[in-house]
Amino acid sequence: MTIDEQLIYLRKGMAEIIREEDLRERLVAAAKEGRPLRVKAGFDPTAPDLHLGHTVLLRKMKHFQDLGHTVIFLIGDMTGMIGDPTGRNVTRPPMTREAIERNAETYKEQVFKILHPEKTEIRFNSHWLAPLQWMDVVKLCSKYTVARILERDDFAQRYKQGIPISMHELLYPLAQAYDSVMLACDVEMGGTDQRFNLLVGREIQKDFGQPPQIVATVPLLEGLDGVNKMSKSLGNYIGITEPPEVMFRKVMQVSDELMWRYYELLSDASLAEIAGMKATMHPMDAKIALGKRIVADFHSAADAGRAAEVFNRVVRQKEVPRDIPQVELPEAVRVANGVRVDKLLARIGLADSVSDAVRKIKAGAVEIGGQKVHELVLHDPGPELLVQVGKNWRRIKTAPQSH
RNA sequence: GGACGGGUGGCCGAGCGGCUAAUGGCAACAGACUGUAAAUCUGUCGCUCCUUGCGAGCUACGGAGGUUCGAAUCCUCCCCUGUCCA
Repeated sequence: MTIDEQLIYLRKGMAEIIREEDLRERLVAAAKEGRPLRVKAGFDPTAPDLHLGHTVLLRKMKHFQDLGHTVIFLIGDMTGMIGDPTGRNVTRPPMTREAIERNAETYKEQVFKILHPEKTEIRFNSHWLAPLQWMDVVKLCSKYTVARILERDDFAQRYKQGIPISMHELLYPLAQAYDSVMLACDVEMGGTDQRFNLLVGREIQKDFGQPPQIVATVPLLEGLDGVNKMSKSLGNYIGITEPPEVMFRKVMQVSDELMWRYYELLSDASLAEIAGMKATMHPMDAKIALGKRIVADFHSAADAGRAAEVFNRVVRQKEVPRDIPQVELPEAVRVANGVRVDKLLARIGLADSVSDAVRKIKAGAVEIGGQKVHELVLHDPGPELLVQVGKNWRRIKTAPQSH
């Protein structure tokens, strides 16, 4: 590929490149010297469950690898203890070495579904941050000013609104910048929310006599709700290790509008292809196709087909799903004349509490064996109960099993 | 060190002695509608108990005490936190 073609390839699906001219020069230099660029992105060691939101970035990193460059997958085991400032003024407890290693392994399994292993370095920033002395940290701090650190949007907002900002939070961008120095990064990538942190890296690198890294940001993927960014804590995510049927169902839940955004950021379809689909396809068919693509990416084409079929059977034709979790009837739930349904639901996780279960029963949300339940006591339960609350099902064995 | 302000349910945010398990919004859950989409509408949204009732008990408004028949609301001390002054 020519340099221009490479730039076009890299720019696709990117939010911002600072500065694009620098990237061009760097690509030219890399080609001339036969030296692969070093492209870094950092990840939180405490949350090794990746979801589709992360894959937007990973996909983009892979594109650098496609062009022969090296990707550094940095696990922020030290910065993770600070936590990228969120306003909570707590430092997190240090993680044990074993926990970090375990998470790293989990990461590898997931990340290599997208990245090329042989062009990926996995690093931990505790390797250079942990040995720093107090004076080293002070010196690092001296390289940046309060006014500049307060330029960070969320700091500025919080400062203005009188929301507390703890000192250690200010250190996070500096630590991240120092990572870039230690790794001699040519490019650092992240979500658009990382823009500030990535830019600090440029300044600090200059201070250490390194050429400033190119900053490349990708858009934040909206979660299933279409409003907030995809995140595990908001529960609006699709995890990349989730089973095919779950993934597929979640994709189908997405609004039509959001679906096109997913096509853009989560598939390799070109913008022209997407526009074509949008013009000609029924939205539901397009969504099914998207679901299959995504499942195929993280599982297989066969799994994708199966998942689509299960969806069609269970959801659209309202058949009773297979694979319903099976549980024993808790003895505590039995009463003289039958089974206490409210307590049962609370016990087996179909309701948050007994009170919640009572509410759900009153609301007509509970079905047993296809019959809506309105009484708290179920008389004469058969050997097996098929219980449904909303989209959750349980199969309950009422007689103790003897093997 | 001083002056003044704030801490309410998952979040935001009212309430400032009883009618307050606590207005409202968001989120969430369930139902209707549907393409298990969105939008919309309806209901629910602290826990437990039972004889399921406009039922009873318990827990809850930063923490601990106190005043009062009665406190999220008043007082004292403490903790966290913001602004301004030094």
